[in-house]
Amino acid sequence: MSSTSPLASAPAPHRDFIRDLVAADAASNRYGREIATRFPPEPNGFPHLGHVKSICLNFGIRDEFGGRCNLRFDDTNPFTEDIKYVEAFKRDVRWLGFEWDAELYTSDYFGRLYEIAEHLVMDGKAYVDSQTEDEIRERRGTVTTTGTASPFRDRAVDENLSLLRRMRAGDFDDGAHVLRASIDMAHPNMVMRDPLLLRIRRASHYRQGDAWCLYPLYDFAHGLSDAIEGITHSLCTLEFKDNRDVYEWLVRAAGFVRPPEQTEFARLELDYTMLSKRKLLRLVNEGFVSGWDDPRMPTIAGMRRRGVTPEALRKFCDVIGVARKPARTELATFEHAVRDDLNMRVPRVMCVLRPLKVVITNFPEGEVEWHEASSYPRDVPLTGSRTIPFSRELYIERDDFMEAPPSKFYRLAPGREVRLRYGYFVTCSDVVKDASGNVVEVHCTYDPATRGGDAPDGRKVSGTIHWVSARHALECELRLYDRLFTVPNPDDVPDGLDFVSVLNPESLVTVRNAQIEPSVAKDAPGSRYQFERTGYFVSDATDSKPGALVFNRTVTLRDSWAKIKDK
RNA sequence: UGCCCCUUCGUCCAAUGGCAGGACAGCGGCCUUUGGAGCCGCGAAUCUUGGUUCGAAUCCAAGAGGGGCAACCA
Repeated sequence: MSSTSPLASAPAPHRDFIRDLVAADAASNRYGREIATRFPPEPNGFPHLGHVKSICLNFGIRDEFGGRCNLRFDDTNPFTEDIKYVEAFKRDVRWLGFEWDAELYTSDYFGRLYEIAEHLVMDGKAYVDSQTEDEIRERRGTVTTTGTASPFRDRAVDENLSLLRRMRAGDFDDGAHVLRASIDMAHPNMVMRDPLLLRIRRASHYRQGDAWCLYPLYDFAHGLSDAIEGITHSLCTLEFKDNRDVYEWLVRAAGFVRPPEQTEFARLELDYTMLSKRKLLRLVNEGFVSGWDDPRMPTIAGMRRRGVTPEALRKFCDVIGVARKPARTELATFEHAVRDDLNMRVPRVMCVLRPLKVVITNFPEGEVEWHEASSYPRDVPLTGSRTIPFSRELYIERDDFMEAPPSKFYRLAPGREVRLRYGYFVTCSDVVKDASGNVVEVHCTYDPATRGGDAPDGRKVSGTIHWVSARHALECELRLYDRLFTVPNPDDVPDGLDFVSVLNPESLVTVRNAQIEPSVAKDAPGSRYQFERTGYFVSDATDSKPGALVFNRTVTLRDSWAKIKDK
């Protein structure tokens, strides 16, 4: 995609081995049809960051090559799937900014799949196995020993067909028989040792109801579904590598010409983050988080509530790329993508997280000044401003005052002059302490000539701090989120422990008496901000109400003071 | 004691037989009404051994290391 337009929009995604492969296939018209991909989630949980990578890849290729991309729910397991997950996927794919060319369900292919099964039987390529589950496992062999044939492997075609039809008709109990592909019980690839195709399950399917008692397994359903839809490039993660042999065997045995081909890429692994649906489900079910949309969850719903934007997610996926090497990405890479996006689009406001009262002793009691404050710094090409009240009593951040400051501390201290952002220069004249010696109030004098924050005499201050007017500020609740786990790889914990043991007890710190400038009072829930000097925040879409504002911290700002302080 | 995949800066990704490059992170500096952002600079890698070649990160061989596979899950 070259662009000579001066109005060129989003930069082209980085190249990767899959895009190169698709480009070559498109150039040679290898499949004789348009490039077609699909995003094929199983609706048994909420979409998470791992799905985002797959969504960006599959839809991104569609957009780049002008083909199509289906959203297909791989709903072959009636025990785990639910319509609420289908809805979550649809909502979240759209939220990411992608629209599918068709919404499809593997379960809608059950009839077609059954027909293919009959044909495989008639061709002698599949048989009904009547062993128990344990016997089947037993005879599959191990990675170092070959398997042995089922005693039912050589059943006559007619008998297989009749059995299969009776399975379909519901004549047998669950588990009495299965349909298996007749491939090779001694195959070095375990997956090729006569994979199971259909199993009997008396279960109500969230979409098909009780129409079927025969359910296809992944290996049977996936490749054939791709082939039925005319997919050209079937992209999946590395753990399906071995299944590719079955995929190819099946689409050929079923007679598809120029069938789709599977290509595997490494799944996303992110430090301090859990991306296993099964384990995320446990966090939800056992109450470690408030739900799938808990802002600490790496689900799209959670990240959205946290304040992350779709653009940031797409940028992140572009930056991490797509490769065949299993890889773990540092959290900093993700946080950079989030900050980088938010920096250019959200207004700044002032909010004091942990208030310390400041009295401006030479400012008249009862008087209020309204100061104009730009909503964006000079290097963000957006305009907008609000007015903020200044009065005799203010709150500043407790961390912005030190009675005995170390050498690199640029903020307020006894005798020190600092700038109150968009306010005045103030100088600390006095400190009020409680009985146990804690600073409870700071007294300052202000220089009226520095209104707005500029000194006419050109003198400089070393620090600028944020503040709010005590009388006008709105008390609000802040939810300070941090990484959910204390170790980079929560999947890799010492023997005898599991990932729950490395949950971060401080992943959520709630601050109830933060003070925010009044300009945000009427903003819609879900509004995003940068709280100057502290981080990016979003008002909680469900819990924030006028008069009872709640903000979620999306991500902190980079904090170079923290590094200095730690030395 | 099998089959398959993988191995490039701390991390992620490029380089498709021809000058190992980008991003994040780190470090130093500049600038700054956010200790934010931005700008400039620095350090930082081809797993090993052998082979092919004028030339190898790239091709070949062997080894080492990492990962996947033995659900009627996907």
